[in-house]
Amino acid sequence: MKTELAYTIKQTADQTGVSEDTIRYYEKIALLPRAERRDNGHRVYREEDLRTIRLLSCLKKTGMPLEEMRPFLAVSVDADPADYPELVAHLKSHRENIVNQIASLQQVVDFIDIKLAQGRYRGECDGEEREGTKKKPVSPMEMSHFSAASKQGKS
Amino acid sequence: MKTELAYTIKQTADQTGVSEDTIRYYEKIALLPRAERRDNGHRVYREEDLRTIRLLSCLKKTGMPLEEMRPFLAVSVDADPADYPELVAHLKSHRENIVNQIASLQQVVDFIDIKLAQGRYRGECDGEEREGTKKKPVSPMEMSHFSAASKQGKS
DNA sequence: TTAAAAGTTGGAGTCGACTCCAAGTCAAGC
DNA sequence: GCTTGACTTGGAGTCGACTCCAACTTTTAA
Repeated sequence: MKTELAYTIKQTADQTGVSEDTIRYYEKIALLPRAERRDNGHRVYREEDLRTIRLLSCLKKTGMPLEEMRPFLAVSVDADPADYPELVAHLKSHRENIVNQIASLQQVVDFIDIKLAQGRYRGECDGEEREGTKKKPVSPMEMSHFSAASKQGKS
Repeated sequence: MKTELAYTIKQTADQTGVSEDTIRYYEKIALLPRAERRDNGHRVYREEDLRTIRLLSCLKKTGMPLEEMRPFLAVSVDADPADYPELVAHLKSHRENIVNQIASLQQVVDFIDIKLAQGRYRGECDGEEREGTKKKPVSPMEMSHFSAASKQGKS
């Protein structure tokens, strides 16, 4: 069964939003496995690969350094993560980081909202309580309400 | 009233978690205004400045490039943002970006959760539904910038 | 047959954001 | 008086993540 649909690097770039150069670069630093080649040496990509590249792109949007993405790839090949306890630890710690990052972001959104609502107030976002500053708590739970914040965005 | 308590650059670095070098660098590129000096030329910082630096640090945590932080500083000196309509537009657009970024992050969290919950499934974060996948919704609007091959920011 | 299009490679260049360094000043303590 | 420590400056170096380039092959289209 060779009928799985295949993509050129250009198509892959178009479909994932990651440039050809960047895809080759990821392969060069072994963030992506060496792509399958045609007889002429051209790279061939499958759906599976596109998904992996989209995952990288997604992680990148979160500001994650490339080196930190490797564990995600390890888990994204079809292995049961439960087989790799230290990988699980890694992922859990990343999850922590990301939740913190969401908190930072949420505070920036709050900052902007406050600024937009009325001038004058000067709130920040380091989570550390200073004097009377009674900033909105932003509990990790409620954090998910972010979706509600932009009821009908569409830039 | 000159009694406002003042900090050295070292104290400021300690209190904000931003290194001395970085603070000087921010001043050099005029991301921070030139700090007040003592007679001996040493920089002096006040609470106000620490707050500004913490704001930068917070924005940095969100992965924002330094250049994009300038509008935030413009608004963070005690001016009413309503006086600067284009600044308001800027902030609103940043708010959009951040909300999108939160969506990306949320999807990574979902990805991790799914992976941790059960191995085997290969979910990603591009909003495309695959067979029985009943992952947490993450409304389509916010992830529009995934599929859309959006090239944010650069050249 | 020739030319254009799409790919390959290794390597060089760029850019943002630091980070480090050398040379110098100044204030305090031994 | 001399050393130590905290600071100043301008500039050089580093690092991650691309991005671009030149030289080359192969396929397609005129």
